Amino acid sequence: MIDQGISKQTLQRLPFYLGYLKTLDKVTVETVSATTIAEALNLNQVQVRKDLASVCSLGRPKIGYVTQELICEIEHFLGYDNAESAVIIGAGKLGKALLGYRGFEEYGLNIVAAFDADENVVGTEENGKKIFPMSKLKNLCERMKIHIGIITVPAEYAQRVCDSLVESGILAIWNFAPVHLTVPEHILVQNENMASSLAVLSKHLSQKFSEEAQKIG
Amino acid sequence: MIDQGISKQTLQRLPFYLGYLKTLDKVTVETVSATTIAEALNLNQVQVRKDLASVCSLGRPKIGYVTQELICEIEHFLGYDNAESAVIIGAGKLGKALLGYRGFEEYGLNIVAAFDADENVVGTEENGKKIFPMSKLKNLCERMKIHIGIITVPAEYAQRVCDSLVESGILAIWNFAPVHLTVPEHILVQNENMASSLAVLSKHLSQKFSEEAQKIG
DNA sequence: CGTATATCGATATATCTTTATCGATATAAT
DNA sequence: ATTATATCGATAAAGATATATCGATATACG
Ligand SMILES: NC(=O)c1ccc[n+]([C@@H]2O[C@H](COP(=O)([O-])OP(=O)(O)OC[C@H]3O[C@@H](n4cnc5c(N)ncnc54)[C@H](O)[C@@H]3O)[C@@H](O)[C@H]2O)c1
Ligand SMILES: NC(=O)c1ccc[n+]([C@@H]2O[C@H](COP(=O)([O-])OP(=O)(O)OC[C@H]3O[C@@H](n4cnc5c(N)ncnc54)[C@H](O)[C@@H]3O)[C@@H](O)[C@H]2O)c1
Repeated sequence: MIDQGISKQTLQRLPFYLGYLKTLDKVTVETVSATTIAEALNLNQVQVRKDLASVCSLGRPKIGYVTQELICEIEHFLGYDNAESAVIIGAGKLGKALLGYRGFEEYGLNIVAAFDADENVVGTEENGKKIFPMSKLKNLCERMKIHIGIITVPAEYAQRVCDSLVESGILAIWNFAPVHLTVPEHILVQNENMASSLAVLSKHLSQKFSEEAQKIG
Repeated sequence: MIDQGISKQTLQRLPFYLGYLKTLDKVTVETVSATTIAEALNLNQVQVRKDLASVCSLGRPKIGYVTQELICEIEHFLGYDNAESAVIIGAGKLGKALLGYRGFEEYGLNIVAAFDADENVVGTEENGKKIFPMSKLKNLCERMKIHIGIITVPAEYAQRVCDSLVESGILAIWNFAPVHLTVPEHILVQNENMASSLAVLSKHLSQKFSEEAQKIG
């Protein structure tokens, strides 16, 4: 593998490249240049070249990269060809939406089951995936060698659930609850914090409006 | 306002500070230091101080910040006291989960309605919020002065929907579809790209495993 | 064949972000 | 009153990320 020390920003851009490449007609667009990708995604062309360099074999001057090869290499780098299994904790509105989403399989994530504390939810299914009681969590994770846990319980229970996941041998946590989770050093928490996204949106608007006001006033 | 040129990273951390501050008992914890916050959220204390400096009035040596004041100032800075209205396009699994989520009100976001192309969905409600046909989008956005659009349609329709939103006077877009959207310069797109999050999780795991393998082999 | 051009990779520069250091100050303890 | 300590803000240093520049190279075309 060529990885070793790829930057987080680069890593997060790779799925965008992949998405774009997949929209191309593989028959007519046999090769693609960093310039083209950069223009389509509104990025700097040098950045695209650097990002690709950390993932793929060589591009050729005047030609660019072979589209199909590039797709394969990015997919391989991101582990899409080697799916990881995950469990969801909290089969509420959001948890069920995630459980029912087919897209994750394409990204190398296989959600195998959900767990919930609510007896009324336990025993039901969503998208063919069973919802188990919390008491079964540890056993199932260990037995199925599951390393990713997805937290979609209310914020006040998230730390407790997080601890159970760590206890069950989970190594990476995808946290949708709007709280900071405290974990041992070797565990990774990736927050999908919507409040952070909202902060960006809302600041953009308030700045826009204060600019307007200044122009007028 | 003290804003003007706050970094995106800082902006995204503010909700974390706020969340932490709100867990504190306002009676017993009248003041709080950057050191304490940093420890609780696993951040560098200088970073916390710098972040707070761009939002709030002075902290006092040996004392820290007045908890209640800090909460108010961050909330004000993030515009939580001055809610923005938004619409959702695509009332599918994810769209409905977002529609049904109460938490957004707390973050100064008021989702007023959803729109969908599917006749079977149009006319129904979710959490007391109506789902309208796409034909009503422009009129409603203009009439209600809505500036935020949330995209939860399948990826292949996202660009088209995005164009309609821009056409309807939207200034900021929160995009949940896994594609890059092309917009005029003055419009902000904030991607909630789950594939990017997954890339980070998955790389963490594969690195972990290759380290293990190296130790053993 | 020679020249123009698109594109690459590498290296250098600029910008943004985080972390470290230091003097100042408010409180508490001696 | 003096000293110790927690904390602040400001500034400096380090680290990460993005952008600009430049020589090299593969193709196309005259
Ligand atoms: N719904 C959304 O659109 C949305 C958006 C952003 C963030 N979130 C966050 O995602 C989380 C879930 O939101 P939701 O709207 O799905 O809530 P929800 O109330 O619909 O679902 C929560 C589920 O978690 C279960 N649960 C509660 N405590 C548990 C525990 N200790 N162990 C196991 N299961 C437990 C409940 O039984 C319920 O089924 C919340 O933290 C919320 O802030 C949700
Ligand atoms: N469900 C998830 O958990 C999840 C997770 C990550 C990303 N996403 C992304 O969010 C988006 C929605 O996912 P979903 O699972 O809710 O899908 P879904 O199929 O359940 O819902 C999509 C909705 O959009 C509507 N729609 C389709 N084309 C439209 C158009 N042109 N104009 C207006 N409405 C239109 C459909 O009628 C449907 O109601 C997708 O892009 C998906 O990739 C979903």
